[in-house]
Amino acid sequence: MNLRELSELLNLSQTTVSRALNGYPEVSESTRKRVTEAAAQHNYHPNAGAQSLATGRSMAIGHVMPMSANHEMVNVIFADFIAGASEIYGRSGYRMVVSMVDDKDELQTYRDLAQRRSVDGVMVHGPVRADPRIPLLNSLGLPFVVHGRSTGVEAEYNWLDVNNRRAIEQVTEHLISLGHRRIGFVNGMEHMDFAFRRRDGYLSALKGAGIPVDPALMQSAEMTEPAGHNAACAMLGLSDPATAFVSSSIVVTLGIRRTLEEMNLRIGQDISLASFDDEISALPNGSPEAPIYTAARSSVRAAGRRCAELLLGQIANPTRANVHELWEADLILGSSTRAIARRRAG
Amino acid sequence: MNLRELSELLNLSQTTVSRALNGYPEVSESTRKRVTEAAAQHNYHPNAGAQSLATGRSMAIGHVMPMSANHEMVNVIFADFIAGASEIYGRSGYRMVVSMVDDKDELQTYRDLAQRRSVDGVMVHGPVRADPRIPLLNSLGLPFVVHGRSTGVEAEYNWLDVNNRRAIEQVTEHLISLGHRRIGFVNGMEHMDFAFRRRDGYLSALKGAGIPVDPALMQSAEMTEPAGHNAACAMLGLSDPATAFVSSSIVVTLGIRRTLEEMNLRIGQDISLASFDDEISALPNGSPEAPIYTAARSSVRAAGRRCAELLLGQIANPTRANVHELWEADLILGSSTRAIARRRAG
DNA sequence: TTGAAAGCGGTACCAT
DNA sequence: ATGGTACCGCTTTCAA
Repeated sequence: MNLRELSELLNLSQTTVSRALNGYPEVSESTRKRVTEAAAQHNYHPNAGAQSLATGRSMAIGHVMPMSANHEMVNVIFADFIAGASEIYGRSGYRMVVSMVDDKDELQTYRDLAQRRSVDGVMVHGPVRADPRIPLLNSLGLPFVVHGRSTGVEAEYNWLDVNNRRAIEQVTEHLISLGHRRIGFVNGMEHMDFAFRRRDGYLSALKGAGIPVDPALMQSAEMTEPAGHNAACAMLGLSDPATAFVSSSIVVTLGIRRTLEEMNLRIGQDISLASFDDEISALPNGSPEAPIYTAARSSVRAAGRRCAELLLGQIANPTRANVHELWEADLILGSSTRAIARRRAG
Repeated sequence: MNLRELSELLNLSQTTVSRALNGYPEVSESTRKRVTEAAAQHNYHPNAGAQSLATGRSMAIGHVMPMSANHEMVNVIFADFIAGASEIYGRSGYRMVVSMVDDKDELQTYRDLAQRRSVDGVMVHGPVRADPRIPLLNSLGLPFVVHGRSTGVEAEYNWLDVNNRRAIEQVTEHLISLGHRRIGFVNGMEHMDFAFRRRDGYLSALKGAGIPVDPALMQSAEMTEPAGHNAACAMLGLSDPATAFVSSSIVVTLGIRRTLEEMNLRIGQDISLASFDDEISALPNGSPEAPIYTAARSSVRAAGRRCAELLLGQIANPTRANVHELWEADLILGSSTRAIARRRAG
């Protein structure tokens, strides 16, 4: 059933039927009622391609997820983010087009999306430092929102970011206040902007307390369970081992936890453990009343929702000034941190 | 730059340019070369809506993820599955349209996708028993592939499933062979078809060994870390506690692990632990050489790839007979299982 | 080998 | 309040 057939059925012009369906005010209520009822009855839905061709809008948002050949780990965070975003899209009649592309094809993917007009805007995931996507998207004139920021990009753009630097600084300071001075930092890949900023936060906290930096206590790797395990093994095997850890993700924290378990070290007793917590739905940090890990918490799903709102707003009003939102993470005190155990003379 | 502009630039008709770009044989090689070069130079990409309108094909696949209001946990498995699928789509020029919809809107979502012609086929995720989506999609005439199966649906359809029943039967039998008779089973929600089949496998293994079924050793819940933790707490608190666990997912297993840790029980020594392992990229089961958990393993990402291939094949050849693929999971022996510790008189 | 022109199914401007 | 009609950009049949 297409518009022509529906209009013939109703003895109305396509124009009127279209107007009735799209809520134009000049249609009489009785006509509108007839039309909407007939449309529902015959399960009429306008052809997406035709609509997009006629209006110039595709009613779709592109989410491009870079997936490099070397580390093709799929970010568990991505799933929760798009769940949040799609809540918003659904309400506004937008669809979500997801592309997972190899790093090297990524810029071309954006050009393609823009030129084909298959999306009205894009969400930029996982910004790196000096991210080339941002100037490209600006030059393409395609509305976009960055989840995160990109150090070294001078252009203006919409972004929503967690204050990663401050979040990690805060949990590190917390560990320091408990007497820890050998604090292992298990970070994500530091070409990623968020990880770069977190590193800054860690270093800043050490500096503020006059604690020397030990490269052996800093790891930068993919945010996986084995990465956490490896880092913890290495940092606990040092002659002057870590007494506490700052971890970049609950997934990584699980790996650290496994190491502690293997070494018969009790969390929150022998070793303190603080984490960043994105509130991944399958891996909650205990219950709201009783968090397990001391953590800097910020919901990635809420970020997905908000980024989607910002993007739809930008699309609806292209001349709007760019929006920047910096969210502060919440410091959650769990049972995984406590004053340093005096296992050695200090 | 659209087709008309490009053709004017080249002093050719739109027809010829279109043919050159789409690989029609009648175009002379010299013309084709001129055309493709100009297209690349001007970054020409055909308008998606126009193409879809003209051809009737949208070159997009719909992935509809049900997300009920009550349990809005986002399956971490979903991320890996779509990563696999999108590899295949990318190669064939297909895009992936992801909708996360409330359970109650789901059937309408499929009708909408079909009527609007915004996708050429859909992937069905998370089939439940007697899943109403299958007869609906058959009646809509929209090509689809089910990741899993649906007990109680009589219609024919394309599916790819892991032999969930056999997989869980096998790991349970393995625990039984090690002397365990109090085996806790931490399952997913049993209205889901895969969980229902796994339950069967568990029960079948017990029956085969003449072990009585104890409902207190069976839990069915969302596949989250806390669910694993709760189940393990309950089953270890019984007067005749579990000595081993069969878990439905690595995520759940992590929760069980936490319980054991809290109770100072050593994995693979005091308590045995076997799992289903979907090979989620952020949560690998140790390394290939040294798996941590004894598990029934089957890559969800590979399933995503294969389901995508099946779906594109169905779209390319709509009269093809339905395909059914039943994958056997691999039994992986890790260090988490061993012969029962004789802690009690038995 | 190339081109003209009729759709594809809507939307929106201009009339009435 | 309703209708006629010219697009939107591409594909494809038919003609040359």
